[in-house]
Amino acid sequence: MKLSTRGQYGTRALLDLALLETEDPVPLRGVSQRQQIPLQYLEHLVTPLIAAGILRSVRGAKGGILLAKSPGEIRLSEVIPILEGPIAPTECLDNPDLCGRSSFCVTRDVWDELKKAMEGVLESTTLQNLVDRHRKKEQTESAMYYV
Amino acid sequence: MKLSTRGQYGTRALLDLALLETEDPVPLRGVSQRQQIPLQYLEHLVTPLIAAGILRSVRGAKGGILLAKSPGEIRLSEVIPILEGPIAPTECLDNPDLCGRSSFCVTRDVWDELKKAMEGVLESTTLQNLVDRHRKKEQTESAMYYV
DNA sequence: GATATTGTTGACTATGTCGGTCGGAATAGT
DNA sequence: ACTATTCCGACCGACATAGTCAACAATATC
Repeated sequence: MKLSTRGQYGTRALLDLALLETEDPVPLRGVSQRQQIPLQYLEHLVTPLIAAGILRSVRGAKGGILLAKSPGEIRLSEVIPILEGPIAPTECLDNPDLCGRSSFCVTRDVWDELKKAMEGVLESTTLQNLVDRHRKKEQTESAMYYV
Repeated sequence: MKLSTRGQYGTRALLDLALLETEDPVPLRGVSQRQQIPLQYLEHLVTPLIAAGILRSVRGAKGGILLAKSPGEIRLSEVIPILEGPIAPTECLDNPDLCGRSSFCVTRDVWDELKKAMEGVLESTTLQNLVDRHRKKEQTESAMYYV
């Protein structure tokens, strides 16, 4: 039940953009460095996010990528499937006919609960949520110096 | 975020035993046939479950496997990690030092929520629960004939 | 217009995991 | 002895993961 680096890197990259709070295109190079993601790998992760309308891109010098929507409108339940494929822990959930047991399989019901539990978390998390949490951590961290 | 066949087959096998409700050793061959799991693959799944004390085995003719505890005492939160490894969607949850970002990484917090959500489902599900659900399905299915 | 900067794309690769299979050894009942 | 069964390690092909490489296209700036 692992999340691949695609999902991890991808959300980190989006969060990076959200934190910058700029209207200007952000070069991939910078995202790559700040988030410690190999540039040439990041390029490949960005492509499907652009195609899905989560990012926009500007080519050429002074180019880069930008969030295509406000951070509050971008949910992880939208992002993760783009990078990782269907979230369902088993194929039979999205495609019951793959297994003849689907109609009476009670273990399948459990995997479905698993799926719904995960969906719940991802749907309730927007990029803005992540930004807020990040700011809060920054704050409590700086507060440490006064102790 | 896929569950491998190990987890799927393994829980199916355990449920098979629970449904039989017998004290006698159950040959792998039968489990394999009823649950449509390749016998030689099933053997490999059974081994770690025995080592973990979830199953007992009896060798030789008239041998087989048995649940080592009552179905109500076997939770999927115990079974799945044996077959699939740690349930954590990212390594950094169980081992923060793997990534220098762990201390301040808010995406990591999300993966932790994901993990907890999944754990919740698996912890609240015992083999007995699955047996009960199965019986209920059998019942409503047979009721269909009277419609 | 030349150049540097940036995203775009496709091919390639190295490594590991998945989902098994094969062959045989050990153990126990008849 | 013979048969049924678990146990165990070696092996295998297909696929996914996590990248890298190289060439190209577009744009700003000098």
